Amino acid sequence: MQLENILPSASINLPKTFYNLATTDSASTSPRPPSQLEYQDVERSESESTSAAGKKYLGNGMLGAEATEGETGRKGSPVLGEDDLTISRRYSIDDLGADRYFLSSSAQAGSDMTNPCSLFPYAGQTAYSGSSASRYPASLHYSSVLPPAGFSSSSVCSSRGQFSGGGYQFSQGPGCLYPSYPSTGPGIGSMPLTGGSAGARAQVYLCNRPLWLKFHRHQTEMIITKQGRRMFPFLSFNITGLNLTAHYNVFVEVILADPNHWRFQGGKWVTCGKADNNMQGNKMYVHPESPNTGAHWMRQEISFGKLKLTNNKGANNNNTQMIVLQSLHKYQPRLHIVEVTEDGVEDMSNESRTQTFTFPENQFIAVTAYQNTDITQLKIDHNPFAKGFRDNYDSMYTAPESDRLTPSPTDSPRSTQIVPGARYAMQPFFQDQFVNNLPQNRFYTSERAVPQTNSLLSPQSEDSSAAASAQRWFVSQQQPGANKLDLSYDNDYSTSSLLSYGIKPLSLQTTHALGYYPDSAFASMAAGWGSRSSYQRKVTTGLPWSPRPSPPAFPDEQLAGAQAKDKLPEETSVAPPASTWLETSHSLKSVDSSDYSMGCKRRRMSPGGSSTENSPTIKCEDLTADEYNKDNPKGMGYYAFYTSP
DNA sequence: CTTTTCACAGTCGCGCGGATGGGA
DNA sequence: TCCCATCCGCGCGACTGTGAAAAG
Repeated sequence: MQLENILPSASINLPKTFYNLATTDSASTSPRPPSQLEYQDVERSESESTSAAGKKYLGNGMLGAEATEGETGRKGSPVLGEDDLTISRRYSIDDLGADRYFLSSSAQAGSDMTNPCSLFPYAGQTAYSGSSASRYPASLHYSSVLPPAGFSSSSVCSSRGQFSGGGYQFSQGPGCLYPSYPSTGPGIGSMPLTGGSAGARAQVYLCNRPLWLKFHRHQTEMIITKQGRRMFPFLSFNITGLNLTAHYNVFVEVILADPNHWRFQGGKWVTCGKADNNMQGNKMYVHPESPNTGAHWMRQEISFGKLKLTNNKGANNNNTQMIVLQSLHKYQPRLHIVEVTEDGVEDMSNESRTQTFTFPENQFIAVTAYQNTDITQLKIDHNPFAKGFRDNYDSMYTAPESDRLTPSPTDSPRSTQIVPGARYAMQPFFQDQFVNNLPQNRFYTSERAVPQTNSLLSPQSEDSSAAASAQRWFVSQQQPGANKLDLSYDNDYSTSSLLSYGIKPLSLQTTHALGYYPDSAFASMAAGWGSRSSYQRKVTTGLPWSPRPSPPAFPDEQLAGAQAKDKLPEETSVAPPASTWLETSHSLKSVDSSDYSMGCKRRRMSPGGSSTENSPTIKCEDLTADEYNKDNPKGMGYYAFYTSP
């Protein structure tokens, strides 16, 4: 079971189909620099990245017409068009962030709310036309689960026959793919396997998608260094639909997302010339647990937290943990799942055992130094390793109980949901809630452009809203029965999952967890750090350890739950199985609603003119009260957030 | 001027060893 | 008394973004 036997030994081939599609799409995709904190542009940015991807996002026939429109309007046109008007109009909802896809008109909305990994077990693949790109809503709503990239529905079952014969194409060149959403694949997140898999379909769910989306809105940047830098957010997936006993290699490949060289100018990312396609170096990262059984992969979250990005070309051969990238190029990570023999050797006799999954929100620009200060702030806010750069970190986590129990819109929200003494233990668990309620003075006040008071959209009120949300979310855990969140307590899965991030003072199980990789999908979603660590050295309680629910159960559950909930109002559609992750949804809701406030806040000044200078204030204050209310739990109602627009 | 590199301070998990407590 | 498990503290090292200097 040596990794050398797996990669890069040319034992795995990428589908030729993929490349063909990629090339095609690259020609039709016009790069357009997203701007930060300009919500229309942000929207467009997302829609841009998802427009091409929309082809594979199209898991819902209802979105077909819109998809066509979107693609047409976007291609080659950086100018705001009709699309953008639409986008602008629905911004207040769209920008609600990761949860937006909960709003899907499909039956999945409800179930997805409950899932830590934004699961979308799309059953209906038939709507996956692949010919017309879904437009923004589709992609956002459905991108949590993507189909295997590069596989057309017709090629899925014979993909190997279309593979290039030379094994993995680690480097770019002919294998350089852009854009990254070439798929005209079949059902979202699923792909039929033939042969030994006997029709098994893998579904992959991006676990920390909300966090990815937050970064994606500002155009994610990833630092690359000589010694290698970890990604943040890192890639974390849940996989279902694998053959329990079959063996698989799981690995990530990072490919060029577009043919352009990028630079950060005037607070925006703009293209400048052609990308260097000839960059040599390793582009693959094999999950250290490869190969392993389908049961293993499905048992828990698959995290790539140790994946490192480097610009050191010399690191390609001797460091399999590093992926060599080029600065100022846009990249798209892809997940590959390859069925192999028990000893890790790919069965060359079967050509249909490679599945590829692409999540557009994982796209990023490699940089040697952060360009966009919004990204920097997001990293600081969310990355546990960057805690040292958070202002007033201590005060955030040690606020008096009175504060956390009685949040006031006029008070600093920072302490509203924090249990004293739980600073370290609880942090991964609630991190996202916290970071969205950071004290105002953690910002560079002198650079803030948005007034802190008076405005309906003032950071204060927004923070308070977020705090209120978070608080409610948090308190419910201590007060079962307070609201529907407690449903999770009736569920072993949720309990254990929650407890995996337990609060020491509450004598809950903790995930010390290799620390950096809290062991739970929940945590990774909440904090962006997830992994499969099983370190329980300091666990003192006897609660059963269950890092994940029984994998085979939740897709179906999810599906069933989703279908059932389809008939229910969002507000009351939380069925017990799905409610397992209700906390998560709420946390996400908080996160993403406060996302908006983050966008309105003035962060740090970008050297070349922060993106925030371009409009955030205007955007924020231009919003109507109604629009704001959509984002404000106190206005429209907390759960109304999930109702379809 | 832009991009890259490097040293730095800060956080925190990991691993080690010692202390402690319970049971044989 | 011995053994084992657990707890605790400490130091190391991994990791982060910062900011200045170097390189192109």
